[in-house]
Amino acid sequence: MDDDAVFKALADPSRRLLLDLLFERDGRTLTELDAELEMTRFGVMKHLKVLEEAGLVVARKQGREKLHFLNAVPIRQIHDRWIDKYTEHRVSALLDLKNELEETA
Amino acid sequence: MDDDAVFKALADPSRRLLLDLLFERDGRTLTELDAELEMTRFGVMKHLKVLEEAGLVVARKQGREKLHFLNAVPIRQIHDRWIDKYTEHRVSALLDLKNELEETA
DNA sequence: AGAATAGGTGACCAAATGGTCACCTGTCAA
DNA sequence: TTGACAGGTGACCATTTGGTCACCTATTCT
Repeated sequence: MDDDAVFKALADPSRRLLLDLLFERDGRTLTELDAELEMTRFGVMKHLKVLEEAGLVVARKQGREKLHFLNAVPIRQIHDRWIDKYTEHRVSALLDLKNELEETA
Repeated sequence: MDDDAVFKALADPSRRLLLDLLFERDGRTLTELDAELEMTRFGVMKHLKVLEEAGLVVARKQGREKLHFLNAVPIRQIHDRWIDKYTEHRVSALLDLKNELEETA
């Protein structure tokens, strides 16, 4: 939905690290994630909150633990709606090459 | 080179707008770009500086004017090195579908 | 030469950001 | 049932960020 929130969420290296960790293995708990960052639990909580609000992380509570899951959909969205536009030149470069070859042949 | 600078540069909507403007038409001057944003010249200068430092904009000085050009390479880099990893699931989803259809047939 | 034009610098400011801590609640296990 | 454990809240703080302004330099036009 909100592209800006996603871009802002991705702008911090700690948050990208959290996404990488969740990509590697989903459903981790806060303290589990905390163990991987050089930061107190509170800092990690704040980052996870930002990620949740951007829709990049979805969390489910189980007993006294909170399990965190990666949701890649918003990344795909900014990819399709924004980034792709800047990267598709490569494709047209290939098409140009194809056309050129066909004309030569 | 520096992924973090690129992500940070992309995190601001004014800067993304600047990139969109340059995507539309390259080689614009500062005052030309300034005219499109609701901000003073100085604000735009700062944003352009951030974009330059991230390598997303390259500028050439011509007389008393400064011409700004878009460089999409860093966007492609974060795409290939980071974003693609989260979006390629779609490809495997398509492959799964393909396999499923082949098995059914 | 003199005025207008395009851009640059450094100081400054308010608001957002990244992080810690004291303290509190709910849940599990001995 | 009592202690340990997982998580949450609000206050607080330093730094960064997004933006303006006064003033300055270099180039162009008449």
